[in-house]
Amino acid sequence: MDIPGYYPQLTQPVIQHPGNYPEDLEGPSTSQEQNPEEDSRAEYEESCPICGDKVSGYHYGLLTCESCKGFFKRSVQNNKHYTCAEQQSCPMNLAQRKRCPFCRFQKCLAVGMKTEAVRADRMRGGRNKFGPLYRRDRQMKQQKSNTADYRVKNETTQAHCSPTYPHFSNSHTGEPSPSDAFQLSHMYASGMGQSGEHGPLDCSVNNPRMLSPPCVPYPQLYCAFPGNLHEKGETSFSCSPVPTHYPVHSAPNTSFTLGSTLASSPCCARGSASTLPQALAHASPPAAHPPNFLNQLMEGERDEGQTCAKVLACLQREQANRGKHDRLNTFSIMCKMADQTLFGLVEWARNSSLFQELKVEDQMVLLQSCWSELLVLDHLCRQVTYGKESCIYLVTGQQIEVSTIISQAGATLTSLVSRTQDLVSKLKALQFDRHEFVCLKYLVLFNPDVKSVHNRRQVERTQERVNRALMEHTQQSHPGHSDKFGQLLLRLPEVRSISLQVEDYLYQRHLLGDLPCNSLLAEMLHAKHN
DNA sequence: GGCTCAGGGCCACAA
DNA sequence: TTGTGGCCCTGAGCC
Repeated sequence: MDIPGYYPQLTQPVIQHPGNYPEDLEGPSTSQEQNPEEDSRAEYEESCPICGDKVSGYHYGLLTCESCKGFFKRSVQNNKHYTCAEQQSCPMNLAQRKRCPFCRFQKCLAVGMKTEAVRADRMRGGRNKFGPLYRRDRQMKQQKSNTADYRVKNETTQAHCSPTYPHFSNSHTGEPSPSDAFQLSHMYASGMGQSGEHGPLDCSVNNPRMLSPPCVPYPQLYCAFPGNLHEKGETSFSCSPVPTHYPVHSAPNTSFTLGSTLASSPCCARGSASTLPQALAHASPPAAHPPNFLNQLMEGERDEGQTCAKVLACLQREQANRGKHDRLNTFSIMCKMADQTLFGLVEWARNSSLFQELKVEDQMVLLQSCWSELLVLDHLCRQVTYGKESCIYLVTGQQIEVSTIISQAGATLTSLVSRTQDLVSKLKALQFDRHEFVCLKYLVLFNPDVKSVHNRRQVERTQERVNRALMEHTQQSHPGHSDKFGQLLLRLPEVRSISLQVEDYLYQRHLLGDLPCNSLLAEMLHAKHN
């Protein structure tokens, strides 16, 4: 079946591989399953993603402590409605978890606890419907463990092709792994990406071949995938050039490490004219008199036209280097798109003066903590701004019918697409604008709950300032909608939840070897899973 | 049929 | 009085 167009960078491509891929992620466990005793011991040594207390087992969808289990159960069963006396960003740890039930419950939802796992009938005992999910989670941990072992064994002999896997920090605890110090110092000592030279761990594709100008005319693509989406690797990437309105830029730096990306000097050109940014400028109703701080936040906004052009150029270059008989498959194209989008988001953060005030170590842990949420927000904003009803608007400027995707997607992708589209509908109903989008991005980025952040106070202050700016903006731009501010904040747990599902899915595909190893995306996934 | 383990209930304790 | 959290019970699913 021919599918005209790409799939969005967040909801991964609709590729079914019957018999080859566990598209149904809740399928039976494999023989690789760990010894249950060892497994339990290992996972119970983890800390609770909500408060950092000792984990007691899987509760309502993920490993949590007994206390958060009880808290979540009572909250759902008693239909509690909490309020936060502060800025809805209270720190959550063992000592302070009792202080703000609102933020605690929000965090429970944000990390993925499922309200639907609390039984309405209150029946005791038995297994819940998430059993397969827990099994999958264990399987992933086991596979991850195997992958790590394999890497260690092969590090000395395969340095030339080892992917960039800096072992940054645990996604939940935020604690640096033992190898962090080495990895960080190594990455930052390696010229920080400025010269294009990379350390041994930097599996960059920033080589002369890749930096050459595309050998074909630069198109605004209307790409088609004539391959059968159900066949792994057979879906091809072909492009039909059509007149472009986008300016042609020099090849983007595609050095795929967060360290080098963060540390290299700002290079993001701003404000060039194109049709897309102009549309963007008109897409959001300007606030009557937006506060200066909000203007400051808006200054760092990326040029959508450039982002689009970079992604297209990257895809074009990649394909040009491959030749006719070695075309990118759909999933690879999606990964490239997501990777380039992510690269742009890192650049956006790095160019932010507020972000630059933080130490590079803090910048890294913050980005590692929220990269997938930023991707989701980026996707949502694009849908709200450009997306038509029942269509998904891609970063390349194309649209694809949701029904086309769902008709071929597995359970996970269908869930991701429908959850994302639901959220888009809610945001459209709220008349979500560009200023609010930028504020949400900053709120997600400046997360003081990320544990290994050194300058927590500064992160908190920035988050509070952004929070105020968002509140003032919503009051000014929508004076008749007094609850808009709260409604927007209430969307963040869902963004978080979707982003975790995206990460899970990507990691599954990564373990299967589908994800290009020399990508920022793979690096981020590994940083979280290590 | 026994075992596992995740959800529910109980209750001492704290605020 | 209400919320917390540790401990134990229950019972569906699995082997």
